[in-house]
Amino acid sequence: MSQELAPRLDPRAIEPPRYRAWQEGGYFHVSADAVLEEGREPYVIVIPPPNVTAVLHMGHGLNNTVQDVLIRWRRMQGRAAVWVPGTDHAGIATQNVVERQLAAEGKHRDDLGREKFVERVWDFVNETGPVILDQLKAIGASCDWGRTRFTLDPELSRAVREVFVHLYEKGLIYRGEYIINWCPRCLTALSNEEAEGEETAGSLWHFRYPLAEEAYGAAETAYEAALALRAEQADGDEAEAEEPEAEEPETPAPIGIGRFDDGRWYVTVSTTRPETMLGDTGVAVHPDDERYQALVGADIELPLTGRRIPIVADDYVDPTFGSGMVKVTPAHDVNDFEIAGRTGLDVLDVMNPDATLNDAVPAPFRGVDRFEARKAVLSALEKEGLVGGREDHAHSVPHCYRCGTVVEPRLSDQWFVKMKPLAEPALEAARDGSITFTPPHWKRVYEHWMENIRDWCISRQLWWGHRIPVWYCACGETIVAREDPDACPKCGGTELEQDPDVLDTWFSSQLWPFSVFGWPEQTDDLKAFYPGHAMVTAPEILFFWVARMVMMGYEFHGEAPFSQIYLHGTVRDAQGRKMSKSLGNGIDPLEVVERFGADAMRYTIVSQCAVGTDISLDHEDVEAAFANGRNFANKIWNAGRFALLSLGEAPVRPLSEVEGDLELEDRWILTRTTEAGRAATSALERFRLHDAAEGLYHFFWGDICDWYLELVKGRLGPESDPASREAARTTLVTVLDRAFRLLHPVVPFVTAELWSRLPWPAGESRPEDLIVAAWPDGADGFADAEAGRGMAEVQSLVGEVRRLRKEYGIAEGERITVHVTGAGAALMDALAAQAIALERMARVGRVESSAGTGVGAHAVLESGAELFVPLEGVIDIEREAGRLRDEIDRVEGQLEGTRGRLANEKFTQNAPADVVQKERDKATQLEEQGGKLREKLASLEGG
RNA sequence: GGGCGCGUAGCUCAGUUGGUUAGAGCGCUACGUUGACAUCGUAGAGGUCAGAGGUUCGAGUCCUCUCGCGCCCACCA
Repeated sequence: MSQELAPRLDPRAIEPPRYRAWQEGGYFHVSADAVLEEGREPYVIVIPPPNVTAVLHMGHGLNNTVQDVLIRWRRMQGRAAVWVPGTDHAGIATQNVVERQLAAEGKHRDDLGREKFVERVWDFVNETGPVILDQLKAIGASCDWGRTRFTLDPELSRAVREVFVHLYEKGLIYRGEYIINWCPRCLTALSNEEAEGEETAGSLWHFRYPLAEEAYGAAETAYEAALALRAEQADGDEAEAEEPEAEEPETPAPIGIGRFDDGRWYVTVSTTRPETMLGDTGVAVHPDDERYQALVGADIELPLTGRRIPIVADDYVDPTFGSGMVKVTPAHDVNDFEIAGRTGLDVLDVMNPDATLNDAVPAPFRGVDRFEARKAVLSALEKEGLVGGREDHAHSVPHCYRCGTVVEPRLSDQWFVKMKPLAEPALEAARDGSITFTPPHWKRVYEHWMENIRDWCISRQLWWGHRIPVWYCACGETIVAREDPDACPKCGGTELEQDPDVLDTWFSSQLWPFSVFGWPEQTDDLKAFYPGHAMVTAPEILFFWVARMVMMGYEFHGEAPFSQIYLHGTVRDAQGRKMSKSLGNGIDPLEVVERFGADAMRYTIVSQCAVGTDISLDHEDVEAAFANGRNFANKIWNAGRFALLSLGEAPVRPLSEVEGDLELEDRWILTRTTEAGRAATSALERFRLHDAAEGLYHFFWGDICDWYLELVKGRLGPESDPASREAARTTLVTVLDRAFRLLHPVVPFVTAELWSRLPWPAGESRPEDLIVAAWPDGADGFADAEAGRGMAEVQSLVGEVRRLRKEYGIAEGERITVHVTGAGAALMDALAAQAIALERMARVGRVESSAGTGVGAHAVLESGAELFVPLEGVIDIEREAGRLRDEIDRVEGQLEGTRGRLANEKFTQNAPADVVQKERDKATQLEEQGGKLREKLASLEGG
């Protein structure tokens, strides 16, 4: 080749131009015609759209590398492979970012007003939105960029409207007052999924609520009942205690009724949120609880409020927890709200949207922050002697998934999606295998969620997002419409007010697999590319996104939006912590690309990407973390460079013309190439990217570089036999062509660069670019099992000679003579043909086919061939004898195990025939090997 | 409280339906620069597969328990 290739791969020199060439060549784009007109089979992946505000991190690096490997592989298979890119408007996250910007300017969104604020967000998004997609280009992502979508694009917004109205008309979207998760910082409702429980060490306080005076009689009755129950239980416990294995008696059921020193009666209730007592409208007991039946219907004088609240009976109450009496705060607890619904208790909202207490509470607590109120209520109750105790209590406290603030359950008027009917087909899809999960255990997680699905609160009190398509007329009419209405259909009034809320961000992203193709229009793209195939994402958004996409797929298309769900792991640091901005333990993929190249990053990631496991990368030593990938890319580069230089400019002949001249190593490496193609294909089909990458790594480095290139070096020069030379050149070109194709999905740049310079067999058509070269799946490749056995002999001989050389410290430069006997003719021929290679690889100067005499090192190969290396004066006979004895011990140890198995009838009868046969062959081989070793030892000791 | 997963070499992890002598990368040791590559080559050290019991002719692999770690779900106040 006339063009100089640097001895080191410089990714910065080859990657950007290569990527540009692909883009300009239009290789990432596939039109609907390819499917609809040309009949090509589609393969579709839609990207999990990153937030517009996001900056590329290693998680994106992993996610998108995986998708790109799959897309490139399928593209090479000839599929109409489309990877649709885009971004998500990310309602809360984006609004928060812009609000922070405003705050830095000393402003609040109210200062701007809705319209101006949204404009401002658009400005921000237009500026930063494309950044992350551009960053994806640096890692080699072969997205169909012309199809880039944003969840707030007009077309996608139309899809949102269509879905909302459809579901509303079907009765699956409704509005109502329910307890929702309220974030007092973001000032919006959240879905259940957006409120993340966090285990917290809190307190459980016990309060004494005074009973109303007219209930004292009932209290006495109840108290007696409770005492009687306790006595009964004590008897029971004693009876049990007589049994030898009886465990410690349980603590007796507590009595939640008591008297103050002044004789007034009270009941005990417990809470982790004392401030909510101001909103209590009742106390509940279990209807079958013998202790408290007499009290049902009695009144309590709720402290601090002057209100009287009743004691009610409800099944929800667990009699074994605490006192068995529960304070009921219907406006601030889901369960309490339900109790109120069943028992008719009042619902008293005591908290404002910003989580300060409102006018419904007594003066001293009004307008107070909820956590301040907690302290105030506690101290007030303590002052009145109403706090019966406190204990440590670990429990899960929900936090806002965007800002981390403790979420407040609060009664609120919101829009919901009724999920049960939507979940049914999506659940069935997992059960009947219409959708598959990799790794498979996620199927159960998905099913569990679907089986226990709850309605989805979709309205958000934000300004950034899809406005809810609902209008209210002064006449009381509610209009839900696909198009903005001009007038009220009922009264004709034009004073319509649109619902101020926007939709949960996930409401639009759940439509992504079809909204990106223009739905609800019946576009050609939709016909060609929907449904898609693989969904590649992280398990964190299985419920947020994946599950909902499946539901929408069934609701609007009657089938799943993709058939395979591949959930990859999380990127972690060396300590196993998830990489995150706040921990500062992240690695910037762009820095990795800049320093080591996209290929290095991709290989490092993919080779670690075993199914079901996380990926760990040391952020404190980025160089070490990516060394493997960098070294491999460089190895490919240098092997290619050497081959190109050795091949020269002369035309290469097609394989069919040189087949008769192929040598052992040619036939072997061609066979290995076929096998490598098969293995890689099988691995990729099962999402075993790690297996594919590692298999190809060892094929390229181990087989091609360490063996084939070394063996073939001597044949490529001008002084070698022309027929052998041409066979070698053709083989080398063929093998590298296939190897570059196989490696291309994982390391696209270095392979494409080298491939483009590869000479091509005369008369054979050449694909225009590696990116669209046919995938060599190995189905019809070269196969010669005999060559494999022959090469194994050569390799074991070289290995043995190398070991002996090291063992006896023979200088690197010193050539030795090797005597080989008892080997097959094929090996001897190969050895004769490989004199130059043997010289280079093991410093073998000469191979003699005689036993050899005198002092030297002895060895027996697995194949039974005997090796003798004359080393007069170099080796110590005692030491050599010791080495042989060790060797004999090793062989006999193995032989013993093998014989033991063969002597066992149960083994020979039960084990598969091939396993038994292998064992027999092994025994024969070991016996032969051992015999020869003993002979050698005897002759050594005798001589 | 329920469910799931993990524990294999100094480190990070592979190990498909149980079947010869358990692998890789990085790290480590020794030697090696006559032209593909020192981001390299050759050789080597290093593992009672967390522990105990069980099933089996045979267990890293299947079952039970224990210990240690992690994740998800959940309305015990």
